[in-house]
Amino acid sequence: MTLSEEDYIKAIYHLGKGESTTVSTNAIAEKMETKPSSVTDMIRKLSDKGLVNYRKYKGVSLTEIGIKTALTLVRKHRLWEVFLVEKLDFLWDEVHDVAEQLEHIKSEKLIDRLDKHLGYPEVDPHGDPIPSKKGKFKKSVKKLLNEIPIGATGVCVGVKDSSPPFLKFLDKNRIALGDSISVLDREEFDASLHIKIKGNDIHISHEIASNLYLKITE
Amino acid sequence: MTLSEEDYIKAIYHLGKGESTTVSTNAIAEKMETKPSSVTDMIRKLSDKGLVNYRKYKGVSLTEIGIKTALTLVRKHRLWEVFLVEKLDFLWDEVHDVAEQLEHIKSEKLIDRLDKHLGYPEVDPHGDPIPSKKGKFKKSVKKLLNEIPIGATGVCVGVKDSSPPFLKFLDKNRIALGDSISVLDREEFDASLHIKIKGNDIHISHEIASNLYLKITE
DNA sequence: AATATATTTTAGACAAAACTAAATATTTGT
DNA sequence: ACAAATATTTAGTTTTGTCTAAAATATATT
Repeated sequence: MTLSEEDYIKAIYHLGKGESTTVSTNAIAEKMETKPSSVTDMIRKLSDKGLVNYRKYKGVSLTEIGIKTALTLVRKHRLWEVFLVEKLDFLWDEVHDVAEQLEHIKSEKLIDRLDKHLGYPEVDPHGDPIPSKKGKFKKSVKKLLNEIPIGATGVCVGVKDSSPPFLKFLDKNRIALGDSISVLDREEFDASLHIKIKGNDIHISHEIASNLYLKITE
Repeated sequence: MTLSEEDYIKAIYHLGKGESTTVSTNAIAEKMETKPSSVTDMIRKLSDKGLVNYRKYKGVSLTEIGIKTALTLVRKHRLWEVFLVEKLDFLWDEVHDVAEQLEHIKSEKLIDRLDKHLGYPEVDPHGDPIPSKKGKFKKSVKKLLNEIPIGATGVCVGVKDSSPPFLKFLDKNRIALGDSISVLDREEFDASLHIKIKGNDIHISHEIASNLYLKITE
């Protein structure tokens, strides 16, 4: 597999949302920042190699082998992201480009050892699940903090309200994107929440909780 | 810089033993496992970019910038080797191919952080020196263990006598290639040595010491 | 010094991955 | 249902890095 082939497989995988959905030539071209004609050429090659199903003018989908290949790439990408954040103190939003390069390194042993070194993590710094060596992984969904069951844990991935006062509040309480948050308890009285974040237990209102998106794996 | 260009620069650097020595087209071709005509083409390109000095039929040498580039690559390669051995428990002789891939990853921050994570190592698992960010490094030389001054430390890189009895002795005393050895003391009486290896102090004869090669940086 | 041998370069081709422009399918709007 | 708009493919180039075969230069030998 060449570097370019791998990039196409990953693009098709993400556009198809992980399933073997049919994806259009134009969509791939846009994602890859290339021209549709280049996509057609590459699709042909991938089809010849048995990685995608292709019928002219009808779009592409990944084959079993194609999905397997994509999952391996996603696994590598996300493990490297964990490494960069946990071991090299990168910030969660600085890792993508480097991981994009590292995911192409070819060595099964390297990835196995890296996985072990990191303690077999299940999610990456963005809260997305890391496929196991065999390609298994839990699906993750984005939910508002106030909709999450007691006991669950997720990664903070966004805000609904992005007004300065709200962002200021988050800053003051040391809540940042990429942080892991667990729901400890919910007050019956006002639906306010007790959460654990970076080792601290804090208490936040329902109003706050309903403006914070978390990604949780279930 | 493309992947291929980087490989050529490194090959020229190693063939020229690190100095800006003139290197022949054929030598490069052999090292790169390619044809001399391909080398000529690439040399042209590198010359246009100001990385090498080139006169037709007279061979190539690295320019200042070329040496700088080579040193950065060597630095990256050796830091990754340390990572693989120290953090991922690779054996010293398993790391080359993977490091060969990793050295091409482009991110200054990555290398700086990796360097820090590893505790700013000065030598790689083969005892070769790691250039600093600015390209400075100590030269390393291969010497027999019995020729090394008291107090010095080196990495075991080879044997002079490779007969089964000698190898058996090494095995029994847990001395292996890649091990770091320090000379603690030398007995005046028989020139036997007290050495430290993997935390243990052991005593070996002059005969043994004169058949073990170490690489030391000075 | 002249020739034989070895090394290096040139010229012309090829495969991979991209592009542009033109041709062909498909989908949409009325 | 049919024309217009959109999407996709084809055909023909380009660039990068490689190759082979032939030509040019350098080195070695007598």
